This record gives sequence, structure tokens and C-alpha cells, in this order.
Amino acid sequence: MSDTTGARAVTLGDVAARAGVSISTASKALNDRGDVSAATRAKVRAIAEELAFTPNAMARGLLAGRTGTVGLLTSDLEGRFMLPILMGAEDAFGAGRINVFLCDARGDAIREQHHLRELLSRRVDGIIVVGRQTDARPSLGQEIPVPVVYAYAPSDDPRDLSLTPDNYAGGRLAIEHLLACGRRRIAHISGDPSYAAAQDRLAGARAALGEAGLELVGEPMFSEWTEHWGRDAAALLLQRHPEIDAVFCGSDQIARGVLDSARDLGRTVPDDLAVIGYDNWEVLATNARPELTSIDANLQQLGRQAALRVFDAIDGIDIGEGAHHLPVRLVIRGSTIARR
Amino acid sequence: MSDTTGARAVTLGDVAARAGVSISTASKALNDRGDVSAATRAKVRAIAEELAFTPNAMARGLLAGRTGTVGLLTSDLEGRFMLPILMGAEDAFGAGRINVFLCDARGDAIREQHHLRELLSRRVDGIIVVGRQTDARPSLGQEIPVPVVYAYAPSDDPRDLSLTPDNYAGGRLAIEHLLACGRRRIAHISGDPSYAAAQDRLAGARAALGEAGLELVGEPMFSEWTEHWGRDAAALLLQRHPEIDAVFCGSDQIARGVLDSARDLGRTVPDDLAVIGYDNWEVLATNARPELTSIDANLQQLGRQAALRVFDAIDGIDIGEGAHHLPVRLVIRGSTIARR
DNA sequence: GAAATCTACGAAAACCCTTTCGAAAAGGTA
DNA sequence: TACCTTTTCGAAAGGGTTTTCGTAGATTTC
Repeated sequence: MSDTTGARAVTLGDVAARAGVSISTASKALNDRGDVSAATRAKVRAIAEELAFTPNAMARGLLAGRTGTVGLLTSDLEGRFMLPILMGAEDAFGAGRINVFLCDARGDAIREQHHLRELLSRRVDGIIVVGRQTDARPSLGQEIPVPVVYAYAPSDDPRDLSLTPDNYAGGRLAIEHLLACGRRRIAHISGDPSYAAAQDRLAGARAALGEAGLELVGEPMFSEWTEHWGRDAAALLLQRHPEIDAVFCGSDQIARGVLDSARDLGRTVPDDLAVIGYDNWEVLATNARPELTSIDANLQQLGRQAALRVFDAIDGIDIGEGAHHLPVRLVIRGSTIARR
Repeated sequence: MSDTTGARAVTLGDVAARAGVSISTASKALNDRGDVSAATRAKVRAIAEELAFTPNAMARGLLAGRTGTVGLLTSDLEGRFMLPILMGAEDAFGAGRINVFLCDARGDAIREQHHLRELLSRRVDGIIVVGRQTDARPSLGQEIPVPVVYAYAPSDDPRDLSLTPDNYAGGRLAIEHLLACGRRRIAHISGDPSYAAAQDRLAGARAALGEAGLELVGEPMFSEWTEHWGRDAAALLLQRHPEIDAVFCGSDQIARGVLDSARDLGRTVPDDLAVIGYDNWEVLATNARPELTSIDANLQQLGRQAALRVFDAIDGIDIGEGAHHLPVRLVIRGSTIARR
């Protein structure tokens, strides 16, 4: 550990004294403000450098009324979706010289309230609330004195601004790709049907099929977002409906399970059976045999967008309201198109 | 979005004025300090509640000389290891009413310096530096005016305090478990040999084997930490050394690949071949066929410990120095012991 | 030489809170 | 009534910075 215990941090006053000028002159010299002679400026600069002076952001924020900080309030750090969103947001904020307070409510409403109070107490300039599912979540309310943007999980209050991936479009995209690959007998295996994500993707898929005058083969199969379920479901599906030529999976994990079962049952992918996943979880998708075509929700971009909205709001720009559905992206790999 | 634009945050002065008392009295009433009559206290409390007053943490910190914040400086948010460490640290700090600044250097030393300056400017009370590998990383230096703890990646300066998982013990643990399962002909497939983690685990494994009078079968195989490599390596290995009865894998991803190839080649796990992974990445381990025995580095615990050390240092307790190797844990699943 | 114009700097207020210390008011005792 | 004790409250300082405004000195202009 590094510690200069008891060593009070060096203040602007220290610099000024050492340079033989007043505090205000020192401040102006360091901030290129007001009238300071070049000689004085250089001298102050040199001393500040020598003493490793860093201005106290708190004192600064106290005056400015702005802290240059934002709160990132996550409902649950665990899980695959938080990290990219976090990265996108942190990246965008970092570029704007804003620091991020990370708060994890761990799925607990009480803890969320607690963290919210702390963030407000720290006078953050804005807040991003990141939920763990795309289902609507309770709004923090309209009484919050700073701008709030909801990411991934939209707020249930339409007056809030929410950014969430467009699962409906993702479902469409997946099916349209399978159709473009010449598939006509498509089944759907997904996860927990209580997730809005599951329902939205299914709805998008059905819409795309309907436009082509088709329907899903069999009923969509719901259970868990796991590889195990993907395996079990695929085994069942291929037994009941051996005629299918494609499976649209609700997640890459499920798709991995489907690939596994298909191989066990002697089906070759993609020739005999095309498989498309969802989430584009690279570790899973690129290590599958064959590599897995998937839908990418552009989560890092989503986090970035949320940050930019907060920026705008801080600058007094009206950022609008309502739930915005951000575009998703098809990533084509070998599980739907034979490798050249 | 929620925004009361232009609405200045309510200050203690506002509360005091509304309650008809002085600022100092209001402060004392809210903080249970000094002598305030019960009636006054109740009145101030009520008004504060009504106005949704939250004390300005900056102004408070300015006085106290402590901000109640720490910096979490990660070298790279991506990857599987950051999140649990983050969670552990955030959790421990949250319990201590400390807020966390999250900074992601994205593997860039310049950006790291930049973030470090910002953290110091914000007068954080301490810093945790989280690296992405267990290889030693450059120290931030001894000149930093707040305590620093290095997590996962140890500092290259022995005067710093570093907490890192005990990969050597992990290697031992894996082999000892395989030996306890009656295996004697054990091979090793790992990832990038330039990683200290790979070398340390191997060294631990060899030590445990040596104590049993055994050696690895064949040379340890190094390449990438991927499922693909696990598959390729296993195929090669089982062809060259069909006599092996166990494989110690450097990661769960590799182990998944090994399981895959073993199945393809008609080997049954665990009867015919035991497989043990590393990292205990639950999503991979519990969805494997059979489920994967693995070594868990207790990363959440590591993050937690790092936070506790920072706490101690803030409280003026000497937290010591040097690299501390934290214990790892064996998680037994079906890939080494047949299910009952 | 006096007045006007610049230039460079410093004093002080403001930001919001906590804490110390002194003062006033209320109550009790001789 | 005079004095003492206890209780309750407020004034003010302090923390580090930015910013406004005033002033002293230097320089120019007539």
C-alpha cells in the first residue's frame, strides 16, 4: 500500500504561498482565466506541478453547483447484460470528464432507495438506472431533482425516458434471416415466458413469418434460459417435428444446447438444420460448432446512448420521454450459412 | 426523465428558515448532536422530511477531510473476472456507507494515469486497482496520498499490498482431487503460457503429482483459453496418449472443449476420463455434460477483502504489504465423480 | 504635468455544512 | 431578591475553490 499518512493534501493556498502570490491569482493562473502575467502564470504552474497539486473537486463543485459526477444505479451487477452497458456508459462519461458512481441494488428495492438517497446526497448531475430484464420496472418518480435515464429495463412511467433494446425487431430479424436462407419450417425455443424479452422476440418472429404466409412449426417452447433446456427442448422438438429446417432460439445458451442435441441426433448444422441464437454472447457463439449466428442487442451502444442523453439533459437540452427501442444487429456465422 | 430543471437543491439553510431556527440548530437536530429540545428536533425533522432535504455530501466532506468515497480502477472491465471482484468490493463498501467511483482504463496506461488524477482530485479515501490477469502490473507508485490495494493483478512493487488468487494452490487442489478419485495418468491442457496463472497452476499441479511420485502424462499443452483449443488439444491428446484417465484443464472453457472431444471420441466422463476445469464459471460448468468440477478462485471474496483492507487503512490501521495469495476452493460436480 | 487608459494582482464573497463556544432564557435555591 | 445551574439556541469560523470587483501601479495621451 502507498500511504503518506497524515499528509494533508496540498491546497491552492499552499501553491499560492510558495509562489508568493494570492490565492485568487494562483487560481486564475492555473485556469487560464482573468489577467495574469505570463511570468506569474509560469511560476504558479511550475510550483503546482512540483507540489503535485490537484484541485479539490468537492470545493470546486460546491461553487459550481455541478459535481461532474453521475450515478449508475444497477438492479443487479450479475448477469451478462450489465457489463456491456456499464462499459458503454463509463466510456462515454469518461470522455466527458465525468466520473461515475457505481451502485448495485442487488435486486432489492430498499437498497435501491438507499443508494438513490446517497447519490442525491452526493449531488450527482444525473442518474442512469440499469435494470436486469427488459420488463418495465417501477419508476424512481418524477420528484428527483436531476435527470434520470432508464437503460435496458424501461420505466413503467411514460414520462420517464427509457432506452431498451428492440426485441421485437430482433425476432423479426432472426426470422427474416432464416427465410432468406431458404428455410420454411421454423420452430422456436425460448426461455422463461414471463420475460417481456421472450414475448417480444416471439411476437416479432411471428410477424415476420406471417408476412411470408408462414407459421411457427409447433408451439413455441418456453422454460429456462439455459443450455440444458436447449438440449432437452431440441430433443423433444426433433422427435415431434423432424421436418423442421430451422430453430430460432431465445438465447445463445439455448442455441448451444440445441446444437448439442442436433449433433447427437445426427442432424448437420447448417445444411440439415439452421440454428440462430440471441444475445451474441461472443464466448458462447464463437466457440460453438459451427459458430453461432445470433442477434446482437448493441448493449454497449445502449449504455453509451444513455450516457449521451444524460449529458444533454445536464446541458439543459430536453431529452424527451417514453421508451425508445434501440436497433439490434444480425451477426451471421456458420450455424445458418455453410462456410464458404 | 425526471427533472425539476433549475430547482436548486434544498439546503440546510432552507430547512432552518422554514423551521424558524438557526442553521446550527437545524444541523444539530438532524444529527442528534448538541442540545436541542425534543420539540425543536421534531419540528426540524418534519420540515426536512417535507422538503426532501438531503445534506450536501461535498460540503460535509470538505469539513471532515474525508469524502466517504473510494476509487475502483479497473484495467479492463471486459472479461469474466472483473465483475465478481467489483461486486464483492461494491457490496463491502456499500455496507460501510462508502460510495464507489468506477474507472475503466481499458488497458491503457495513459487513461489509467488520467483516471488516477481524477480520483485524487475527487479526494477519494482509498483506491482499489483491479487488473485483468494475475501477472504483476506496474505499481501506481508510493507517492499517492491515499491507501491503495491491488486486487487480482498484484503490483510489481513489494511495498504495495496486493491480493491475488492462489493459483499454485489451485493447481495442487485440482490434482489432489483427481488423485483422491483414483486417477494416476493425468494430462494438462491450459491456455496462454505467457500468463502467470497458467504457469502457477501448472507448478502447483506438478508439485502435487511429485508428492505422489507421479508426473504429468506428456507435456502440458498451451495455446488459448478457448473451447476451440480445448477440443483440438483433447483430440490430439487422446490420440497420442489414450491411456490417460484424467485431464486438468486451465479453464472451464477449455474443459468444455475437452468434454466435447471426449464425447466425440467415445470416452465417457467421468468413468473413463475425469475432467476438471478452472474458474468455476457457473454458466459453463453447470450446463456441461456432465456438470464440470472446477476450482473457484472466490473472486467476490477477493473483492470484499480488498475493500476491507481499504477500510482498515482509512481507519489508520496498518494493512501490511506484499502479495497475499487468497485461498481457492474446489467445487465438485459430475465430471470427476459419477453421480450417485 | 495632469488626466485617462491599461495591466496585474489581491480582498472578499459565495457555496453548504459541522462544530465550538458564548449568551440568553428558564428554572431552582438561599 | 440575588445568585447559581441547567437547558436551549445562535453567531461565527473553517474547509478549498472560483469569481467579481476594486485598487495600485505603469503607461499613454493631450
